[in-house]
Amino acid sequence: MAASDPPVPSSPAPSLDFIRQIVDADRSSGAHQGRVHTRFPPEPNGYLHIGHAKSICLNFGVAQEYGGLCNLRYDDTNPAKEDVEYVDAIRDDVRWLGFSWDDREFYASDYFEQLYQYAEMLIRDGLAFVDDQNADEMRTTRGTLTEPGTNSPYRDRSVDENLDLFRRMRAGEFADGSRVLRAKIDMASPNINMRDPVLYRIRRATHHRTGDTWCIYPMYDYAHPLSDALEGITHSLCTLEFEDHRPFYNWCIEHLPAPSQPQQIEFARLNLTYTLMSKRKLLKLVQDGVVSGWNDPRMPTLAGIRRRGVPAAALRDFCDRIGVAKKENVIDVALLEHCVREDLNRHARRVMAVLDPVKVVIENYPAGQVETLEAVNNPEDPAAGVRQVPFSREIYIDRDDFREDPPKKYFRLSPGAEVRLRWAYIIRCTSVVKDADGTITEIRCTYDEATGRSSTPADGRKVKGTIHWVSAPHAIDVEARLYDRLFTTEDPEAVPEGKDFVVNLNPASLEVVTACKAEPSVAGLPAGTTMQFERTGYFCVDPDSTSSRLVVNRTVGLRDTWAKLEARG
RNA sequence: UGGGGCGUCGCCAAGUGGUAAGGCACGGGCCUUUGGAGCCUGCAUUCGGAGGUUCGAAUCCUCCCGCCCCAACCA
Repeated sequence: MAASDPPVPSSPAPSLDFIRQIVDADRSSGAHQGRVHTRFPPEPNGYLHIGHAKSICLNFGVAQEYGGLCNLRYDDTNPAKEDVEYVDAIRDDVRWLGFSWDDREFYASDYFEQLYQYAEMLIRDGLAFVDDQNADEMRTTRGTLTEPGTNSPYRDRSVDENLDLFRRMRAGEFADGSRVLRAKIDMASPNINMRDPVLYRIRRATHHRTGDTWCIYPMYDYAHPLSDALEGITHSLCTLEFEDHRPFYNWCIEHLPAPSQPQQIEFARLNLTYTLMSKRKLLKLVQDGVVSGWNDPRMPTLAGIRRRGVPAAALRDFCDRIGVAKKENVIDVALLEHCVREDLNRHARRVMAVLDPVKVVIENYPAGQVETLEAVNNPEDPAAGVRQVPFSREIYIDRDDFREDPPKKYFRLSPGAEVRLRWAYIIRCTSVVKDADGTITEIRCTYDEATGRSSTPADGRKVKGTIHWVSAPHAIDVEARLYDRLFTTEDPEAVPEGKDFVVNLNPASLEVVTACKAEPSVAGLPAGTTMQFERTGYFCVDPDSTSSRLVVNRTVGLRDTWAKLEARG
């Protein structure tokens, strides 16, 4: 562009979500020395799901956009529920989503010794005490939402006694659950989280990283702010339910010589229609065998979504589009499907495959003749090139593409009607062969030799429909797993009184079709390959595939205007 | 009923005193060798409600209503 050209009207600055506005303001005011450093802090007690993807994209995204860093930190303060299986899966999932934390893979358990030393400081400052009350007693003395709690009878122990007791807790002198270390704040606080919250509990459990080194473990509320401070986190992003915990988060930072002052900011977690997001309930689905595992393609886990064939880029796009705010939200799963289709439309190679085959014999095509026809791999991407597909006298088409008694506006094959074979000839149906039950076993057609791939017929006649097909002698057998939503209700958790959420399970969430036929080019495709079965949907090669059997998962169907029209009547 | 939050189109979501962006969904049309894709087009006289301040309010003030979260030695 020449210098004299008028300036291109600049598009309005993209609006920032409230978190980026805060980060923006902090940078220009010089808060946190102008640094941006976030963290993604999963607890390794289950697999990551799409809700975590929102948090991952937010934390890593904000860091990236402002030239900062984002750590991966495992919040592993509860050995009873955590496991290395989960830490490995989480690492794989975050990496798959497309983010890198370089060498900054941390664990709250890395800080156990430091956290312990901090606790002793609190005791010395008269800000923490060892409580001998059991869990029941603590509950009753905590008060209620409207009534203040009462001080523990052990609250006024001397510093020396507290220090001695706490050290003996660490040394393993006391039984699990017999004592805890508590912060000394205010039992009358209207915020229940400030009523002398527990800092440490005694729990003899082997930790996946520290083994049996410890028998006392810090609570999340104590470990989290300090882990953040130790890592120099500037913006600690978490979900809304921790809003009430923020005063205690700040209390920890203020009362200890923390090396930095992170700020906690809360946003609304993701909810999706027809989708369960509770880790506990997802675990139940796995344990009860309702699904084949954490990576079942119907699961909202990142492992499941990946196996389903959803590209990471589509998921990132989805997270961008849903926004970040403080309002509770339920995103329509149709938006996710839209993002998936949009990505796959541009990137997935097209292939012809017949899910429910019925044989078509082309009567005037020479027996034994085989032609090789050229097909475009992706009309959206010329660089994807072309491939050759074999054509012969006997082909398969989808049963759904033939109607003996076609409804109005049905553009596919029917007796006497013409239809185009994708990348091949126009055929006309001459007759139908049925078995004793009346099921169609074969469709007889003739083809018009002059209508090869060179587009429209010379006489200019219009053929409305185009259907996909596979040459019978060249077809490859494929098992297709057709997935549908796992639940029949928008909110799977909404359940009639006394019932379990399993009543909302969709009995037809998986349909396995074993007799599919695909064009030869799909032979030997590696697991994870995504493709579009023309006119049908997007599919992905499943790792269950073997050299003799290709297994594909339906990621999502194509938009189907005809189905919608027909359903409308 | 104590405390903390949130209420803008069916679902998300911009908007931060100057006269309601955008996306998804949905509807209409064009185009099409995928009934795919693409293109065009319609879709909030009004921002939970009522008062008030102001020349002017989704934005400021008051009151009211609704929804969510908190009483684990979970995170």
